[in-house]
Order: sequence, then C-alpha cells, then structure tokens
Amino acid sequence: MYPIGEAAVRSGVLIETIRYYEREGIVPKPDRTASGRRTYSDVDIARLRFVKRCRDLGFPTPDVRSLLGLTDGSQSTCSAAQQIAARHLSDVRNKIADLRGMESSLEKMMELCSQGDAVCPILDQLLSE
Amino acid sequence: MYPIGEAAVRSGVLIETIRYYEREGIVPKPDRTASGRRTYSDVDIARLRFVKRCRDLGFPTPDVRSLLGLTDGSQSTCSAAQQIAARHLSDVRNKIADLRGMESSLEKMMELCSQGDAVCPILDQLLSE
DNA sequence: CCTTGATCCTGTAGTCACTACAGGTGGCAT
DNA sequence: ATGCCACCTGTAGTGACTACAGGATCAAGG
Repeated sequence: MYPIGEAAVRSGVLIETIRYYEREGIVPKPDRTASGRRTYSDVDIARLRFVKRCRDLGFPTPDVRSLLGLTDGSQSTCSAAQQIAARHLSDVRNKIADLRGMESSLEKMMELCSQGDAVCPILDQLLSE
Repeated sequence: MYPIGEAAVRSGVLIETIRYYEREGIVPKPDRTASGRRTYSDVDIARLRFVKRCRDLGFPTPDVRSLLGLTDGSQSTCSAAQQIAARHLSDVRNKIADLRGMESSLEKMMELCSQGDAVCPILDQLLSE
C-alpha cells in the first residue's frame, strides 16, 4: 500500500490529477489511513496506469470510464471496447485531417513569403478571406 | 453599419464569440447606438473575419492579437508575421505527429481485435502498460 | 396605442481536462 | 521542540469558447 506521492510515481499520473480522477469518479476512492491519508494498492496503481494509457491515446474521459467498466468483463465486452476504439480512431483521423489542412495553408503562406513581395503575403492572405 | 447579429452573419463569427473577443480585447469595442447597441462598420467586420481566419488556422489567441497588430504595418512587419506563422506551423506539425502516434497505436489494437482472441486485445493492451 | 416576437444587453456560469494555490495537518528527523 | 516534507480540502485558474438568466429595445401588426 502506498501514499499518493508514491502512487503518482508508480502510475505516472500527477498527484493532483489522481485527486481529480477520484473527484470526477473516474477511479474509485482509495482506502485511507487512520489519519486520513489516501493509500493505494497495486490494483489501484494498475487502474491509474490504465487511465493514463487511455488518456495518452487521446480517449476522452467518458470513454475512459466506459473502457474501465469493461475491464471486469467477459468475452462480450470486447465488441464494446472495439466500438469505443473505432469511434475514437475515427475522431483522431478527423483531427489529423483538420491539422493537415492547416499545415497545408500555412505552408503555402510561408512559400509566398520567400518570394520577397512588397506586401506581406501572410497578412494579405489572412485579410483577403 | 450593422448590429451584432448582422456582423455575426457577415463575419462568420458567433454573436457570443464576438462579444468574447471584445471582452478579451482581441478586437476593439465597436461604436454604440444611442440605445447602447453595438454597431459594426465594414472595417470591424473585416477584422472579425481576419480573426476567424486565424482561428481556423489554429493560431492561438495571443498570436491572433500579434498578427492583428501587424496589419497596420510596413514592410518590416512581414518578418514578424513570418516568425509567428513558422512557429505555429511547427506546433501544428508536432500535433500531427502526436495524433499519428495515437492513430498507429489504435490501428494496431483494432488489428489484434479481428483475430478473435479469447481475451480482448484492446483492454489487454491498455492494462498491460 | 398596445401587443408580440425578435434582437440586443450585461453578468455569470459551464465545458473539458486538467493544474495551481492557499491554508492547514500529520509524520519524521534533528 | 523545531523544521521540513508530504498530505489534506477547497477553490480558482487555464484557453477558447458557449449557454443561460433576466432585463431592455426595436419593429411590425392589429
């Protein structure tokens, strides 16, 4: 059993973020010492790492909750996880596409810049549309 | 001169977002009618469109302010705009790289899913690291 | 003139996922 | 006892919006 500082180190999740997850109900409240300090088991740590992994992959918190809920599961939970992951993958791809659009526009602007025009092409582009 | 509703339509920026930009000092306060209603000139509209264009390209608001400040400029403002755009382009590229990493991990997970394992590979992957 | 519906106003709070801080307590070493 | 570090709760802030409440103004129609 570890105090929260140790749990943070072991899970890779910040102390304040751990408390936030608890407050939001993303993870269950841990046991407490007689003096009121949180104390985390290895299972608690594993759960926090799961949450971190999900967040690193960009899953929004509602999805993290859902995925966590599936971890006590059976065979049939796999399709639920698949669904969540597929939808999220689609979101990620949309975001990439958005960003690629931005990148492309920015690149085009930067390109015009190197042509030494009398008028700033970046500002001109931003002003013209 | 137009009321805020018309300005919103013409600029493509929501009424509440226009007020937000004004409150944050991103755009100057417009003139008012005798009864206190905001009234926007064509120059105000053009400025709002500029802000929208910058936001659509993902420039953070401090950069939008800076770019706006450059639009009254001279030749020498072009290098400043270029700097802002270059830094932002770099940020966009970093975000794309992050998302590509997520996409790749998610794709790998989905791939394992279609192999019909007894254990859910998605949850397994999330739990194992 | 009065009514009605639409538009506008200010101020406040909420969204998402954290993150920081204030003020206080507990635990351990000196 | 003192000092330092870790922990606690509660609150507020971040960035960029977005929504809502309660009230005022405006214009058109009866």
